[in-house]
Amino acid sequence: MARETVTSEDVARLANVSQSAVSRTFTPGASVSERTRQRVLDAARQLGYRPNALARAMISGRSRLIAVLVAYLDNHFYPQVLEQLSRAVQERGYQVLLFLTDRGTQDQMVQKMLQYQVEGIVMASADMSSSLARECADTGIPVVLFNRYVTSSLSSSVTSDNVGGARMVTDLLISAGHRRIAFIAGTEDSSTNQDRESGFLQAMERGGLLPFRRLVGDYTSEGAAHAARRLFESDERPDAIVVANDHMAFAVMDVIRDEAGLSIPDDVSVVGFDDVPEAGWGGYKLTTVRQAADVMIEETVKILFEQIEKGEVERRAIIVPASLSVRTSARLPSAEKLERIIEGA
Amino acid sequence: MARETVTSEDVARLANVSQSAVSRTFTPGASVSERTRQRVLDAARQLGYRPNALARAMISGRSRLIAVLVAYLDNHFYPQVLEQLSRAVQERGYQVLLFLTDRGTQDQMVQKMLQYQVEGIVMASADMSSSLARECADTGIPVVLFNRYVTSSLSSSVTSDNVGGARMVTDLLISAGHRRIAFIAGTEDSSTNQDRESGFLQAMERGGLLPFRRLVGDYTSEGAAHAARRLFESDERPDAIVVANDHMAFAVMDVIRDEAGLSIPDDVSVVGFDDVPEAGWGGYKLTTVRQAADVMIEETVKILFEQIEKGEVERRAIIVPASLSVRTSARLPSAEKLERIIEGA
DNA sequence: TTGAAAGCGCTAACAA
DNA sequence: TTGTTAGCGCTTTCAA
Repeated sequence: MARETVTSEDVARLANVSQSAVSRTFTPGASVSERTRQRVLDAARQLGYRPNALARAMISGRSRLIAVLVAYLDNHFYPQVLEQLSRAVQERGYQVLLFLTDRGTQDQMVQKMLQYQVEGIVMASADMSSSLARECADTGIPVVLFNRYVTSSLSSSVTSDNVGGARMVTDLLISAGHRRIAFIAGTEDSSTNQDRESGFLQAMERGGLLPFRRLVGDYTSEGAAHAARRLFESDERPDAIVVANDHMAFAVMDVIRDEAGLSIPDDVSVVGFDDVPEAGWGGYKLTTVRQAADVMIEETVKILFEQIEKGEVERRAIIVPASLSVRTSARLPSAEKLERIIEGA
Repeated sequence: MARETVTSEDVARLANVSQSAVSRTFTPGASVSERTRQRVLDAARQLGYRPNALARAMISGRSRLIAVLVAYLDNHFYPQVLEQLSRAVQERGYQVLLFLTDRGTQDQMVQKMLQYQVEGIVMASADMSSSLARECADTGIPVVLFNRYVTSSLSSSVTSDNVGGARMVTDLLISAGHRRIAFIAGTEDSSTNQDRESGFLQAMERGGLLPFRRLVGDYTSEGAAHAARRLFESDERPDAIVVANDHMAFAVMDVIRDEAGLSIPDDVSVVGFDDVPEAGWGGYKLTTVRQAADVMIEETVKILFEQIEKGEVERRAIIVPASLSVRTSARLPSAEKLERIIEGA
């Protein structure tokens, strides 16, 4: 057990320079002569010196930490987001401090984030109390609600056009001649669900249709499977189902095919929301609304770093356009109609 | 922009106690009278005081940070691991500092981890140079290679019984009467792949069979799909395929059904490795070797925290038993034979 | 139990 | 360009 901590002072001594010279050598853009630089670097290498990021963070007030809070990782949309976000953040010399939350503990987690002096916060599908949002704003820490928004909040938000996307995919179903269209909702109090549902309802109304039925799946596989079972327990069956996200749609498709013994899309059409990788897999070929995760992340990172740099927090609400990923889980309208729907986005 | 940083000194002043009293109040197990405690807590609440975790980490030498490095999150085994690991770590008052690596940048990432003074490192499907491993050991930082091992390394490792698992699932195929069994490998230099492949080969040899064919899928969907296409381009077809992980197996199944127009398991049996959630989905129902992710994580966390507490790093290599998740993607042997295979694990 | 004092390893004025 | 100096906010002896 050596446990010998090599400090900048040790390096300075060996290199025969001041401790600040060492610091400067490791601070990009600081003024050091090439000669000193080399001497320091040599000494550092010899001793195996590694700057202490915590000490640096403390004094400079820049931790280079971005907190990311996610509620769960089993809906594959989030791992994808986490991966891309993490890479983007790393590219700028920052690191992700990860927080996995359970419902209700979000505020505690945010407290923890603040203790770690993170410079920015991303809340993926979760939100914080308005008092905490205020505290973050006061402290100058930008907060981005990812895939969710709260109108009253001080936090910025990045979402995709959930209303428009849902309208589009519902239009697709209606144009293809479906008349008994059911909706399986996600978590009812989430903004994504509310927007997707209202887009669905708008399209239905415009099409002169009433929702065939509406059930709640709470964004879980089990909830969705349960909802699907109820939908098919009587003979009064829907001819299409709009499911509030892909993760639930897969479970719904499983129930339809394996339990109800029906065929997709011949007997029932199913559409989802998100366009997670599995939606393209052969086992599902799900027609769904594509959320441009890459664009959403780009926007998130932009908000974060602009505000970190400027040192001022300001609320922004970005809505990224959604598009349609048309596959084979839903009966399609004629080519012209389809085109019109996609264009009308 | 308030940016007012409330320090323990501010709290001390308001509470009319010394700054150390404030520190003690927020240090579990420190000796403070109930009266002082309350005064401090009150003052802290009034001022919105939040201990600075970085300052605490610096002085105490305990960052309460665990670095987790993952290469990618699209194989669903890893998000699952990340979620569980993160929760386990949080339960102990630690936080995960996330690193997403590209091949070859691992050592750089480890340097960064060390700069952040993390107390432990988990490398999921990646490894570090032996010199760095030595450095970590010298610094007293436990390193766990998760789902991979390097015999020569100083790092601990937690894997499942890849050899045994592969043998089991191959036995299953052989007992069911398959004779032309192909193998689609993952990343060739990974220990998981090597072990799974050698388990496969052992079972084949014991069964008096030669591998029908062996291709490399590199643990990616694209690689696996490509391998599967080559496997079915001629009429000399396999009657079963052992795929080195589930993620690839799904792609293989897609090619078999959608491109080759064959039926699973009637024309070809397919088995995988990992038992990710999608393996149980209706679209695949993949018979696969189950890696007990929960146990693996338990062991990982145990190694980490035992060594953090003891302050001494010592190499441990844990192999967690694997089991079979039998579904319908592979033709089955008779019930007794099946039982014998499962028992023989 | 409490407070004073000495740093943890570093950055950032400031003067030279 | 360089070194000196003064902290960042906290924990942890040490004495009282």
